[in-house]
Amino acid sequence: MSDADKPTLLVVDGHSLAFRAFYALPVDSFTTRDGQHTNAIHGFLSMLLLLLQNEKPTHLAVAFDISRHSFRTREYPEYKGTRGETPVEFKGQVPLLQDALKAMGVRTLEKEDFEADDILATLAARGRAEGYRVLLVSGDRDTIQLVNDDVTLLYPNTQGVSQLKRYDTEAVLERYGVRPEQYPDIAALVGETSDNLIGISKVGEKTAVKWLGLYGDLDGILEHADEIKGVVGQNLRDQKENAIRNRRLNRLVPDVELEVAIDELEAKPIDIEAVRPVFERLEFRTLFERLRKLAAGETNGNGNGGANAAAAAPVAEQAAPPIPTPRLLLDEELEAWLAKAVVAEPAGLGLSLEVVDGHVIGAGIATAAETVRLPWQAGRSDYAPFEAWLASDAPKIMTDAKPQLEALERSGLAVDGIVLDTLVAGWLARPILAEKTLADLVERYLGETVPQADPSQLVPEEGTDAGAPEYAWFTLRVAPVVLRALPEPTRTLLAEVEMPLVPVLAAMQLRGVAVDHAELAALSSELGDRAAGLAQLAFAEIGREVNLGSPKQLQEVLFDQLAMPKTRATKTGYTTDANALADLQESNPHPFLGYLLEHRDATKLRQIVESLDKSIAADGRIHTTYGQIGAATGRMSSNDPNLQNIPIRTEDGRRIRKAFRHGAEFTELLTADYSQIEMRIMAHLSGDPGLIEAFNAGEDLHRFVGARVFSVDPADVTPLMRTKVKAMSYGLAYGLSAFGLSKQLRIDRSEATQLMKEYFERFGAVRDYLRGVVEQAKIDGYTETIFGRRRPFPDLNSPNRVHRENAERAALNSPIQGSAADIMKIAMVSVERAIAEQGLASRMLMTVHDELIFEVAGGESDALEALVREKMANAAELLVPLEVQVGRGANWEDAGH
DNA sequence: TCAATCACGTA
DNA sequence: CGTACGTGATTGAC
Repeated sequence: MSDADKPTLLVVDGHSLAFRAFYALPVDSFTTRDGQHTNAIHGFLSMLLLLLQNEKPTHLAVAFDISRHSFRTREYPEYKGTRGETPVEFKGQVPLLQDALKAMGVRTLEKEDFEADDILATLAARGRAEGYRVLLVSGDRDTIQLVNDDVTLLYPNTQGVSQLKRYDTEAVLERYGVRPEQYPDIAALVGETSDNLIGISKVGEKTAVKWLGLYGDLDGILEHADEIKGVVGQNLRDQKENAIRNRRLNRLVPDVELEVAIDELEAKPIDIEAVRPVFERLEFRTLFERLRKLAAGETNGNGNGGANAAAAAPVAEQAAPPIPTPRLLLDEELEAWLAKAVVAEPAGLGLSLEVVDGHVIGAGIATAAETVRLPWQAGRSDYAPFEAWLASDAPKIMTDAKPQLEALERSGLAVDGIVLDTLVAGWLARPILAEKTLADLVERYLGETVPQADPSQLVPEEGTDAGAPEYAWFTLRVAPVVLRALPEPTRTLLAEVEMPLVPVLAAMQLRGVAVDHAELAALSSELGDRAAGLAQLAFAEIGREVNLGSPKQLQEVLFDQLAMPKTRATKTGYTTDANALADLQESNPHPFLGYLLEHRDATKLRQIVESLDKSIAADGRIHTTYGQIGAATGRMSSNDPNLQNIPIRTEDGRRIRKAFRHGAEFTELLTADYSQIEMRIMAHLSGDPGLIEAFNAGEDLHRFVGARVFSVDPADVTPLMRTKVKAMSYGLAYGLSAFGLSKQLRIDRSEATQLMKEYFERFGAVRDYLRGVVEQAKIDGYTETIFGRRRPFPDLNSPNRVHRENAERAALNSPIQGSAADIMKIAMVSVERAIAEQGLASRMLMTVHDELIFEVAGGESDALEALVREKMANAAELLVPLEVQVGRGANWEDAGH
């Protein structure tokens, strides 16, 4: 029987190959939209498909280790002891890989107390005896010993798992200079770092091979140990136990009891429909396609038959199309091109603006096949067709549209029809780890690279880096791929909320908010004086000057000099935060603590004032930048400067808000905020009858809840009872523990526990809901808001308790905070629209999570208030009403309430 | 110069 | 041992 006639048995060491793949492939590029890492699975399956294609095995199995423990670790506990903790990102992929293999009809094998390589050894021995040609795939060098005339080892090179080096007897001889069965002797002498097996000092491969040539095998070498001269000889005699132990451990077991016979491992035709759901869940589109073609090829070939039937060329990833060279078009040519292009791309053209100093100087427009570049200047007629297209509702696809929309507005260009912002879509698909640039998106979704100017090159070579046309082109191409990654409910959210919000936020940024410089300056210097005075008082108490802003120096003062009890530990010492200082003040009263606390307040406030003052633009207004993407829950953020953390709790803080004014052409500011929106959402999501009644009763929420919890009449709820219940209610949505509650309220643990117990007894549905959110998220891998916004939680099943519990609290909070964000975004879009429709001159300026701030034009106060109340209250239909509180005044403080 | 850490403001 | 952000000062490594 010639080799070619023999059936082929392929046996893969699953763990070692998957582990190689794990480190070979970037995890960022292989994560599902749920946050599940898949790089090891992808790499493994990709390699397996290549093997099936090229080797056409008739019999097939994948062997796994059950755990890190085997008879070897029992015998020698240090075995493989140098290997670090297996990363959880890898561990989680193994069961999924096994599922995928099962779906493909591939048999997986594992055996308690043995390693996968022992299974390989056993199958190799049996296969050989039964007349098979055996192919082993393993990343463990110990398997070299299994190679013989019938057994070939495929060993991954350092590049990864796609390239496998083929070791038959000759290749082993060539590479190691010994026959395969001698290899374990070499390994025993040299040692194997990755297995934590120490060999003989100063003995490397060269020496070991030489000795083997002289004495045949390890036993022979040891017998003649006395004849070996020099330091290595002495080392051998001193450390021969190492070599003997290593040899015992690296001998693979060729007769593991397995539950299968080899003929049961026969490769079955792949049932592609069984594989589909598994691969879809893993988001392996290309792999699925490869597998489908492979399966089809096998069927055509009718089993193992026709030599060429299954010899299909390896299916390469589709090559990236070349980037079109932009054309410069004007006037009629541009008009004609645009007319053709809008027909060619009914979903929209790619658009990217060239912006310098906040103004448009040019644009790039793309279809799938062509790109156009055009410079732009205000007041020139050449660009009329472009301006007409821009202002029309013809669909346009952009990446990071907001700043470009701002620039268009500044440049006096009207724009409409922005149907998709790929960056926003990418964020919805993956709200954590979101891609931050077009290049990131292209890399992830197309597997291509956007050409970048070499940053080390001062004058970039003309045409090497991507300009507006290229950005437009990549944007257009990446768009459908990103969209496909969006689950259905998020597509609606994108189309109806996030995309309409983009121009609204751009307009708000452009408008800015008027801030009184003189007032801020005065406040800053006053706070500066106060801080300086407090610092002197503090220094007097301790008899020296320290930097009160340095936690490190404060620790010396507090814990060394003043010998105060240690506070909560931080990474670098002990905390000196306000809470801890207040605790210290109670247990070890000292004037220094009071001065320090006051000093902190003053400097913190001054810092905020200073940064606001610096941010006032030439128009006397502060123009923040809203972050539409980036907050995992769906909230917006504000930066440069952050207008969402302006103080309000203290009197001094409120003075900052007084500096926020209406502009000269306006008469006042109007603020509108949702009252207790998160609690209302909790009532809605939990359907708790008590909580729903509380809101429908229209009574003070905390009084109502307090009456229930403490079993008294609402009229008899004391302020203390109300405070406790209020803290409890708010804490609920954050996963507050009895410990945290007791700390916050400064009450006993037992009292806090009791309070929580009473609370949940009265509002049981709330507890059930919160519990259910986490349970469901553990199953789904993500949470969902009322409007279908998803947030993945890969850590929910983490074996690390801290990570897991953090994830649990975040998961608990996410639907609540996220739904509130959804509602606010919906309200903003509809308020902005209504203001335009009613032709009001008043404008929306700011958003602070549950609050909107408007600048009111003369005579529009009542109309605006009515409009805002109506649109905000009707932004969502919940089981409880959405209540809106409105205030007006000359400044933000007076308009608040 | 840069990143990590701490602290702290808001919802 | 309460979620979500952004900012600034200090510190220590580079």
